[in-house]
Amino acid sequence: MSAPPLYARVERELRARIAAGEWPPGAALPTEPALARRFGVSQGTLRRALAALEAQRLIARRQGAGTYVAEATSERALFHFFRVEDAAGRRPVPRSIAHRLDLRPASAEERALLALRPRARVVALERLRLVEGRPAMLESIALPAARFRGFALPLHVELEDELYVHYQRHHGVTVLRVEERLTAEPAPAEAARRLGCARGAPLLAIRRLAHDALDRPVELRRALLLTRGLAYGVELR
Amino acid sequence: MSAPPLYARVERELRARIAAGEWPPGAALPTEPALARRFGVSQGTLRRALAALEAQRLIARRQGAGTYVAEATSERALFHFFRVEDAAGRRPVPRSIAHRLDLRPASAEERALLALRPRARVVALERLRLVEGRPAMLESIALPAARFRGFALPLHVELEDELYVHYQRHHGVTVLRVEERLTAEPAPAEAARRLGCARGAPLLAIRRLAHDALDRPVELRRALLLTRGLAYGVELR
DNA sequence: CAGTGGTCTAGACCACGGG
DNA sequence: CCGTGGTCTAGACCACTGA
Repeated sequence: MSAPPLYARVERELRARIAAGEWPPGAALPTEPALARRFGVSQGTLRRALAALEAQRLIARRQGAGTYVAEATSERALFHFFRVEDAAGRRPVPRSIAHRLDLRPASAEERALLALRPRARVVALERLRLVEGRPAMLESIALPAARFRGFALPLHVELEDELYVHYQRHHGVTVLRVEERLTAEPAPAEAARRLGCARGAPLLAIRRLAHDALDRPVELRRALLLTRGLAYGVELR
Repeated sequence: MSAPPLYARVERELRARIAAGEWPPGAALPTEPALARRFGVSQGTLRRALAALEAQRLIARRQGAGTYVAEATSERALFHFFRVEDAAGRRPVPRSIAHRLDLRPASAEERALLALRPRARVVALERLRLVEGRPAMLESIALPAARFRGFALPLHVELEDELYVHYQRHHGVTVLRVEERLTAEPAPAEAARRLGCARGAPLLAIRRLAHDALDRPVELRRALLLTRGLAYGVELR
């Protein structure tokens, strides 16, 4: 048994304080010398902790300006978390229209994946995403009602902000990491109708579990993607 | 215009030397003080370069032992580059059987993606992968003949090593990064026969471009995955 | 036990941002 | 211009490996 190194403890402490809201998204952290003094470590050790948090995209550092708690932006939500590419490898910007919003008891699967109590409820949202003007993706989203009290979105109109921006601004939930499982499935009748493809046509099914800054599951998303002229892009290293 | 920082130049130089074979896979690099002297930088700066190479998995560092050029291993090939999971999220170890090996002119697409000359040739390999004993994935692999001279593999028997281990051991090609594009496609007759599914059944189509230590494309792979009880797992952050 | 990489410190100087 | 983060150095001490 040996204690974790100093820089790891500083990193953990900073992450916890940011998650607790000591510095809200967009706010500047104290300067390096100030933080180093506060934690009783050298500036070099503090920098190592900050570098790790920056790599996890919890903070953003700007030379000459300061260190800021990362704000969810549409660019980030789309660039990191929306992996759809067109045939040339470009990343089109999707449009989204929600058509259903519910509050209902969580299913057994939702309870398991979102770590919910037996009789917990979820906010259930369904939306259609259009890529290059054409219906391309049908999404069912489940959110723990407890963390998303009073969740509201306009239906049947184009949504302005990315959902993850909305989560952060209105519910204090910052998505930092998502896990996805992809399969190929035949289009159910309802999805075929909404996506404008044949019933039974092959669709890319994406099941996503999103996690917050403390790595707790905060969103379960089930999506069906029509890969007509589109693909899901991955990079592994 | 300003020069890149020292640590970046040291990193580039080290990467080039490793790629050139100055230290072959598995060999130990000189110690930190020795390398620092050789490059005329402080040990701290050298460490930063080494840390970057380690993050890219080009080298592996072991406290008390030394710094080693990374060797391709089946574990790494499977863990990083084979993203298939079963229903419980476990990562089964696949078995592979090649059934076709050819040397033929590169197609236009292969020339474009692999950056080949007009009349270049490719080694073409087809194999079937079994997961948990059942046929699950059909792969067509194209390799630039110029970098894979004398490529040979036994056909119709289970393959011992992962391909990427074979590439490194026999052809000096180290795969560090792959890009993939995923779509859902109906099973062609031939694939359906080999995978034991209905013709037209939805398959997960994976198009992979693999890159070496200098980020040059070295392999084009087209795979069809039958996601029956299986899924392709991704993590984004 | 000698030698390796891992941690941590203290401090100098530079490049950049914003008043 | 001042204060910020970015780079770079020199050196101490620790933890681990392997002969």
